[in-house]
Amino acid sequence: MRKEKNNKALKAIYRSLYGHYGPRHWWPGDTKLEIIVGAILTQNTAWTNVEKAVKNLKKEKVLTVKKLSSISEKKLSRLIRPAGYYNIKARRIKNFLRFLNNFYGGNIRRMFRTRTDSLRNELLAVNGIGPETADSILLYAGEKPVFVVDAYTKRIFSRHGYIKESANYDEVQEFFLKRLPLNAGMFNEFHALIVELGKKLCRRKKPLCNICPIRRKKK
DNA sequence: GACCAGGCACATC
DNA sequence: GATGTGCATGGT
Repeated sequence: MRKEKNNKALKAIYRSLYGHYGPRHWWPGDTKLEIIVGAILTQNTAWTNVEKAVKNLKKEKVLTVKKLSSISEKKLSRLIRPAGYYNIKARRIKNFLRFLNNFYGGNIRRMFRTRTDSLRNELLAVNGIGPETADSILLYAGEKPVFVVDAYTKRIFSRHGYIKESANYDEVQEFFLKRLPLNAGMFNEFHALIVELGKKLCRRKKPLCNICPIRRKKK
């Protein structure tokens, strides 16, 4: 009963957000590689900063698997500097490229021919790719029906009482997967709409914003 | 100046 | 297994 109620509520939330904001046309990026690189660059970082970094990569004409693989990590980190955490992100992009070259001959389309659950595990084994980055890659670059969970998803849906505040990534993802049809196009929009809502109305980590209905913790 | 951003790995207890 | 910390630029 409870689940059925949540099921309807989730779909209503999706329809409402879609009706209000319209299609988000995600992921912003011209190629699959750009989407993957963007997914790493945006880790805990504002997208406007990622755009600056991607612009640098395009300007240097290095946004190809071959070029990115051949330039030095130091040069890469210099180009992506505006995205923050540039040393660690350069290493993470290089880690992904080594994985792609070693296992799939540097061919992204070939990589996405692997079964989604297997590929997800392979991506998670790459140092620097965690669950959100892996799922973003699968959904937005691979067009696989994978639900992406992010900080906004947890914040919004826990404050509205749908999930526990302490829920981990897999638990939140399961909440949505159990209640929504497996549809890559809808997952794409839903995540993008949640981010849109979060950026506009649920930006503060603390204290709770005025519109969040959730009860504060009792002291 | 404080806070936040489309996380993740690693150390420590 | 939970909790804390480093990574860093740029916008509000």
